[in-house]
Amino acid sequence: MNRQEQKLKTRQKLISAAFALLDENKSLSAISLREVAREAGIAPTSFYRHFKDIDELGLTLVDEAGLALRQLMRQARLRIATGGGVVSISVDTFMEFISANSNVFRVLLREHTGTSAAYRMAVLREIQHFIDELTDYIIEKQSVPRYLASLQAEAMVKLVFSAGAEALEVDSSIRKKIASRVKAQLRLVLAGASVTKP
Amino acid sequence: MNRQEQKLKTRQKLISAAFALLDENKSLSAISLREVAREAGIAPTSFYRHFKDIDELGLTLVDEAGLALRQLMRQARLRIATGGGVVSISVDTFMEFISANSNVFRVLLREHTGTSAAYRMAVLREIQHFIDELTDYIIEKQSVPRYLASLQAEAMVKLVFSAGAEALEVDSSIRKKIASRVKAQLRLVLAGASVTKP
DNA sequence: ACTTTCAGCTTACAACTGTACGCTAATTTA
DNA sequence: TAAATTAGCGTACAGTTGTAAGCTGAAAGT
Repeated sequence: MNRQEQKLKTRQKLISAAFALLDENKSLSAISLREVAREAGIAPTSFYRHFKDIDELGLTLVDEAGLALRQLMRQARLRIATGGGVVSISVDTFMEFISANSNVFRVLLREHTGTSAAYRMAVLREIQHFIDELTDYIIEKQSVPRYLASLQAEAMVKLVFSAGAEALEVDSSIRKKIASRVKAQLRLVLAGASVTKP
Repeated sequence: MNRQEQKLKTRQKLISAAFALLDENKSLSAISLREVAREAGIAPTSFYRHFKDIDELGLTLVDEAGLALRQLMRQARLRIATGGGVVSISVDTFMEFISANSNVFRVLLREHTGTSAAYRMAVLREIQHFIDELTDYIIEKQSVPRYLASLQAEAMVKLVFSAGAEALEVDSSIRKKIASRVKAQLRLVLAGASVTKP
């Protein structure tokens, strides 16, 4: 095996180790360099061969989580094309993501209101992407002025994220209820916007 | 001075010390017992004369924060009685609270998605109070079925809290923009509900 | 007046943290 | 083949943490 390849592999081990440690009782700022190294099976001091800081690792995790989320959106759009309500498909896709990648979503959720300004801003950027793409989608579908579309989009994304937060630590039957509740709320926003339109 | 009084005073010093430490870079689970004791001006081990744990202090803080929030709501209701839009008055009151008591709101915001299940549940209880009271208010004003009222109430509270989170770390001119934005979003929800009603 | 209670203190310890330093063995380069 | 680079390791250290043990002096109870 190449030296580069080996290094990249270890780096990936560190990233996975960090995600694995981010269960329901740990946040990025609460995991220690030593813990991550232990979980990854390397010496604490070797950590520095890959990241300058543990914060640098943290930002990497946020980026990866944001990336995963954007891929999710593409997937949702594909499913919408195959038919089914936009709201319903989107929320379902989102909830599936949360079930399958709890720790990834948890990073975004937790660091969104966490103690590190750098992490908070990184998460905000990711959420803003989300809002922007939804805004464009709404403009295309509804042909409303941009300000109204972005107002809706922001409200909807916030509602979905809040619902995601709730859904994170509950079992799938409650999760379903949360999903159908947030769908109803999104439709409230949509209905409100269509009344406001003229 | 009484012995009881003195003890209560020290207890209060601990609570204030903890709130003071909870600035923008610290969360409840990130402050140490020793830090709090230091800030309060007592020996670390004396802490135990007042709280079993640092978690017990934490729960106390969440309770106090929730209490402050409920008092806020009463204040908002009084102001509504004197005239002015319900949405506008409520949001303004909320934003004033955030400005004046950042650290109090920060506790709720941060621990809502924090690493301690106990804190999370404590915050959820407080938010649920908020939602319940708003639900009753909506039923009274709109005479809609309860499920629709609570759906609205939940959406509105979530939007307001999200806006509060954004508003926490910005200056007052941006805060005003955030306020007017969330007002518009709340009106979207209200309009949507009034269309859905029949 | 005598005893009990107890808030707050000092000292102490083991566990953990981040990270500086230098070594090794293997890969890469020349 | 010889030299240079480097991923990973072991050791070491100073700093912080929670908390156990026992002391003190003043307040409260008798």
